[in-house]
Amino acid sequence: MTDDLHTHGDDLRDLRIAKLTELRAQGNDPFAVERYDRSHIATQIIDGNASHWTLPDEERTALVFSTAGRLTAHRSKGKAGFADLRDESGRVQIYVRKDDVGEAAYEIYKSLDLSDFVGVVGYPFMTHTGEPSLHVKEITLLAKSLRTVPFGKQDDEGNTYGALSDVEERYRLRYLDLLSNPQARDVLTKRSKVVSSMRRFLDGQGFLEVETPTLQLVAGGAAARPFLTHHNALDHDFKLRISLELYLKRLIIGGYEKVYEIGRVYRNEGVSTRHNPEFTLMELYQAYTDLDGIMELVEAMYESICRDVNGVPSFVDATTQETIDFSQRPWRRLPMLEGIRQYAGIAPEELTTLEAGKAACERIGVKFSLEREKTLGGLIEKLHEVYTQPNLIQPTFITDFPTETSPLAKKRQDNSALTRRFEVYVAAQELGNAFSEINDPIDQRERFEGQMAQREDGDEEAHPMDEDFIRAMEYGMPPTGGLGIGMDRLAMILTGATSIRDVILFPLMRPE
RNA sequence: GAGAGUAUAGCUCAGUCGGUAGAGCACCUCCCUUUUAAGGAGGUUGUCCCGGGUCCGAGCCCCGGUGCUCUCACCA
Repeated sequence: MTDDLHTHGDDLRDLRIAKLTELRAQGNDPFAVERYDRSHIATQIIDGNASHWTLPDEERTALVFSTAGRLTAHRSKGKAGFADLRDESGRVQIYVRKDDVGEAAYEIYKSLDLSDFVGVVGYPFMTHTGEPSLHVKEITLLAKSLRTVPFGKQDDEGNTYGALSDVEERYRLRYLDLLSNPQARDVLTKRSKVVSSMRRFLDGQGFLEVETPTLQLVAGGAAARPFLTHHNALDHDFKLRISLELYLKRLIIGGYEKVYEIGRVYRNEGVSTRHNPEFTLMELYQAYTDLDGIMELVEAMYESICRDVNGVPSFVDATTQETIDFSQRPWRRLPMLEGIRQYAGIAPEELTTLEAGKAACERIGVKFSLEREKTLGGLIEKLHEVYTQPNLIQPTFITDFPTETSPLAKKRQDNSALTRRFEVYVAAQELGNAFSEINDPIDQRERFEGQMAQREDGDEEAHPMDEDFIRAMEYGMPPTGGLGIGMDRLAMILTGATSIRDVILFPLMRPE
């Protein structure tokens, strides 16, 4: 570490360390500063409608404003100079004259480096070129930076030069990305608002937010390989959760009637523009309702979130340029097999056995490999994904998923091959998965056993048996509707992000 | 996991035919008291991703590796 402080060739940093040492020698240790009270933030000072701009000169120059921020530019002109200070709200220009601040303070001003934190006291004034600024009377170094943040520069047309653009650096050094790229910051801020808006909506609907274990003995509720970990004191292996489902249902069994959790889940899978191994899931469960009730909830929730985040209940999809309107209710409902009939040209009657299904696939010349498909349900879902999904631009509920791929959803009374389940699609992306939950412990056990058979058949992601969960269900579970939404995917759609990494502050990266 | 692309100064990027590395910004010195991609004069900078190889000589060619990006696969 000490060696690292004097890395050969890092001149800029060495110079700043030397400056810091000098400041400390003079008794002006910037890191000794603990607090700086601001009367104004940047945008309040430069606000054109603010009352201070209408005051007579003598009153305005008597004002004592204080503000603080990061030095992002300086344009010094000998015995006076301009500099830009940036805080969370925006940028304010400051003007420092040797005459006004005195020799010592002017020396401090001159010694400031880009990225330093600075506090200033002064009065608001308008420059000859019409830029609202702060005329500085006192200046204080609040914290020294040893490295320059690549803020970039902007010309009159708004073109930016020198901003951090290396994609890897933007993800690894996200704090620099946030400072350097306003768009990146906007997207990530919006993501945060999507989450808080959903929370607000659900709270308003009377749902109780809960937290359930991330360390689990059986990682269930979804089809995915888990991360493994170990508890030392118990000397026992645990898995990181892959979904929220089974513990939330235990709470429904326990008497809560409307619960939800927004939490991180972990799936030991590859990384891509749509997959990060840890991501945020929202799941909710509501007693005494079914998937039709959940559909209405989803319609209202997405409209509410979109309105919160965009101001209107619609947005323009980044890839198709189509305007997607959540307020056009009810949204389209389309049974999965009907969708396949419509978009793939295979009738439901042809999808009654795996063999017949594969024959139909060969007839139409499907563009995916049939060898991997081991169950009829899997084949049906594949047809849906390849042929139907790309056409689902406006909000659409796809219903009646195959029982084989839905081990936690109630079967249809009139057709046990299909379940009371839906997925909602927006802009051709899945944005929610819901069903009338199984509450029959006998049925649930049989489904798990079916999954175990698939697991023994080599499907590592088939659902594991969960005896503890079945025991809970045997005590009695009310009819319940449940919903799961990938928050990152939702944020992607609403922000127009093309990579999931753009909506995750610190995406998983290989070690440097 | 496969293919393609990419890696050069603190940041953004050039680098021709293989001849010993450059620009803008940043930084340093000087001038400049309403500038704004401030300006003017001068100056500094590097593990050319890593390891081998070919060659008198490699940022460049060859082999191997690594990170990242994209596409595909995987992933309800």
